Amino acid sequence: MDEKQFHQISKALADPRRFEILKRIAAEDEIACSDMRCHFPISAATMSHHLKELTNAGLIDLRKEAKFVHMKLRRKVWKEYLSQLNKL
Amino acid sequence: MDEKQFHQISKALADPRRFEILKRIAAEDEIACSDMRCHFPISAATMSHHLKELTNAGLIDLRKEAKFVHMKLRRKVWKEYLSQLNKL
DNA sequence: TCATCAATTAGACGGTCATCGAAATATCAA
DNA sequence: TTGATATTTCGATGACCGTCTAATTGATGA
Repeated sequence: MDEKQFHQISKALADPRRFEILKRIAAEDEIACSDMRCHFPISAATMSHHLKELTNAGLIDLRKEAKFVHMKLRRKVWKEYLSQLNKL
Repeated sequence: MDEKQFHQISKALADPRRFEILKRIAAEDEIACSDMRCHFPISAATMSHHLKELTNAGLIDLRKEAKFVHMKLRRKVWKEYLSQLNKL
């Protein structure tokens, strides 16, 4: 993992709401965007923004199926991030 | 570790420079504030600000000795933070 | 006591970011 | 095709944050 991605992930985790979103994605094997919105009191635009940040950070994969977008944690990347932190 | 501290730490790590500072503190057993300033091209005020953030997050301890301030990583807190992240 | 050095605080500035509503895009169903 | 639903994009707004200089506090040594 290069330094850029490391900092992108750190920044992605820094917002409490976004971290909660990531937690929920991690908890399910795969979850749909519209499902998420039931659980957080934010607009669709804001949710879309957060998912984009998580995607840019490389933390999740998006898969479009019909009208819906499904999200999945990239566990390999997450593990790499943790092992970077462990080096401290 | 309560949620507030967890988010304070996440935010503290989100700034690249501040994370570098933390890394350096972690690398030494104990380091002085004025030593740090040799290694980062920032003003004393900015360094002081970052150290305050790290302290507020509970990540480091400050010990004042004469004119100098010495810093130390609170390894127990760091470990707790990592174990929180591991739960994801 | 006074000058010097370490560190903090105060205040300001510019940039970044979470958030929203509105508009646009895409897909499906009738 | 038309309407409905899911999602993204755009543009704006208000808050937060990293950084600085200048002023302040606190401690040292001449």
